[in-house]
Amino acid sequence: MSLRFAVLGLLDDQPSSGYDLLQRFKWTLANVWPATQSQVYTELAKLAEAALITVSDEGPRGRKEYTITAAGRTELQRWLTEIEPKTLVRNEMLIRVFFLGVVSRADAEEYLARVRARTVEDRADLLQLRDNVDWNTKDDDLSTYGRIALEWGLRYNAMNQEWAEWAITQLPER
Amino acid sequence: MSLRFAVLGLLDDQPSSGYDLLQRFKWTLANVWPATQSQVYTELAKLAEAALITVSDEGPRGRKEYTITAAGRTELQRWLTEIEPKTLVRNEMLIRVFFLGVVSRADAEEYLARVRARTVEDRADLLQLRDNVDWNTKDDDLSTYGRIALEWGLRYNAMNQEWAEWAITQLPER
DNA sequence: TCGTTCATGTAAGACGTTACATGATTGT
DNA sequence: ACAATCATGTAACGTCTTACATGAACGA
Repeated sequence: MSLRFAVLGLLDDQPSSGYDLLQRFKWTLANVWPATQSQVYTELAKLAEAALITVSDEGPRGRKEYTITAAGRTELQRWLTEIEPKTLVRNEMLIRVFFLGVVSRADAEEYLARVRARTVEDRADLLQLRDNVDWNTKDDDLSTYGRIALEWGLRYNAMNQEWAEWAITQLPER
Repeated sequence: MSLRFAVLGLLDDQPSSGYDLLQRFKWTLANVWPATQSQVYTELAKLAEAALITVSDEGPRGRKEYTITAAGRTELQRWLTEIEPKTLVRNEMLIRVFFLGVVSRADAEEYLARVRARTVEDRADLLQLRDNVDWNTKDDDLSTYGRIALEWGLRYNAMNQEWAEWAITQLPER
């Protein structure tokens, strides 16, 4: 359901084709709500069907540019203010932690070390994103709130790194 | 796919019926990998079919107790050491942040305040979990690693709370 | 002319949610 | 007797992933 609003939100910022949206996803929402090419095109068709967006332009190679409608913007606002976000966390990294007792201590430690290494890499990616995007010249809402979301990512990674380091110290002797 | 291993991991710790597993899920994995009743029973059937678990006992009301097999334990270890966990984060709370520009400043602030309030509640739940479970008398692996995972949850909530408070200070005047 | 990028769409299958459906056993 | 708990299973539907399929336009 969130993908629907992610698409709607990006279109509210600026009319785009499916192809455009996929590029924009990469730089903005990929770390928060990944979506495949297949999904985006299917969602666009459904949104158009529901009249929350319309084809506003057609270009070469069958390109279709979509624009959000008034009904679409209303829906987007309703989603933001009235629909309580589910807090559910599905964490593939953390679920493995529960069962580290079934492997050797060495393997458990290696696992946590890899987790730590990953957070360092992810953090580097986010920092690069922060430095590559020219936030100053863009003072639109998406940039403002994108920066706030990016800060969440940086803090999340820092937290994970610290936790992984601490967790290694907590491993039982066995 | 992870649910499969969550079930396997719990059965490795101790033979259980589907009903038992659902109770145990509530106290352990619910915050990391939620599962419904429907899903658990379906997964048990599939795991038994694949001979990774077997029915080790039958009780009243059609109760079936499952036990992990040697093949099952091997699979579990393989998953832990060889399968790289996907780092993908799907975050319903954070995706909304990107689009807070489409609602009023007051609504945006209210949204972030609610996020903050939620983290406080969630943290309280985790603290209660920590205090209700008697970790000292249980020195098995699941308890050890469960404690480490719980610490992640506490840090995660603390981080979210601090971030939400900071985010409110970053809202544009408009 | 040839490789890359642009551009859209469909299909099969896995996973997850919600709802439906049923009934035995236990404790008060 | 009656409510709560124990206990299992299926079906429909929605979402997500992976793969397949196709081709136009652009730039070197």
